[in-house]
Amino acid sequence: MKIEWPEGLKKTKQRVDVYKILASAENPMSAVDIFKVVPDYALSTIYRVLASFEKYDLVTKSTLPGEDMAVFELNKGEHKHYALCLKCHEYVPLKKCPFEHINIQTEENDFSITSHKIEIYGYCSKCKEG
Amino acid sequence: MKIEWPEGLKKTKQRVDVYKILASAENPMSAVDIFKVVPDYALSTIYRVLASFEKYDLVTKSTLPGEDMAVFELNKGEHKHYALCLKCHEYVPLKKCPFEHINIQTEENDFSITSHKIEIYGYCSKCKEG
DNA sequence: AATGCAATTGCGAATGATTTGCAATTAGAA
DNA sequence: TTCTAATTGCAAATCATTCGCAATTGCATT
Repeated sequence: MKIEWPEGLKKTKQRVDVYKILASAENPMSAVDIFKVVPDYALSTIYRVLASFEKYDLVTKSTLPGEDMAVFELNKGEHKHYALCLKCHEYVPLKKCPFEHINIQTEENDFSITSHKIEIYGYCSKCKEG
Repeated sequence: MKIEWPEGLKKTKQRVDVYKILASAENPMSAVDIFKVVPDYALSTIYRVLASFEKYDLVTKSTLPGEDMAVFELNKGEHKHYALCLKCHEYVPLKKCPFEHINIQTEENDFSITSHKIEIYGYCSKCKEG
């Protein structure tokens, strides 16, 4: 596994492990999810590791509606959005960012957009049937 | 002020007052914001009133990123999105829903979208200059 | 207008995620 | 190897939100 380690971010066993866990995760994970994989590390350390990753722009933190636990995922260049199934809570990735070719306009005409977050809810194929 | 009161939702002083506060609010408000306007009501009551409004689809609850406090706004037919200024935390409404004319596609082809939430960050005109 | 009862409120205590203080440990430069 | 600042672990603190329970209230019915 190739790791892009940011300049200035001290390498510790816990940081490297959390990085690897996120790197091999299919979906965004919460601090508690990560803690379950490495229960020997203090939960507060996991939070601090994630905060340091955020500062170095290594991860993106988001809070899904309904849930009140923040989830994190590694930034891999392009950004990614998910749809969340309201029943099984599975994340279904979007094919592409729906904003790719749109121009978002605020009522106030000169708002500079630096980033966006999209949360989409509904039912995945499996749960739709049930 | 004309109030559309949902059938079956019991009218209490606290519910009517919270309704009025939300109706005259310019921006989404948190439970604590509302509590500050009517500090004689128990904070837990505010939460319960808002929960009952949500159940009757009278309000929309959303959690803005960065903030970890949920905010509520009255549903007035069409839905509304906001851009959040990262500096002054002012909400700037979008002219229209950016998804109005787009088709969102998930990788899995048959995900049924029931709702969406958009969070947009950046800097408002005032803060951009500073 | 008085009665009855389920729904609502207020209070304070519980929860659950996240943060913080502090002493002990460790990474990495010198 | 030595030194120092950054990081960790632990337990206690926060903060938004929820919950239990007894007291109160809305409102439908006498």
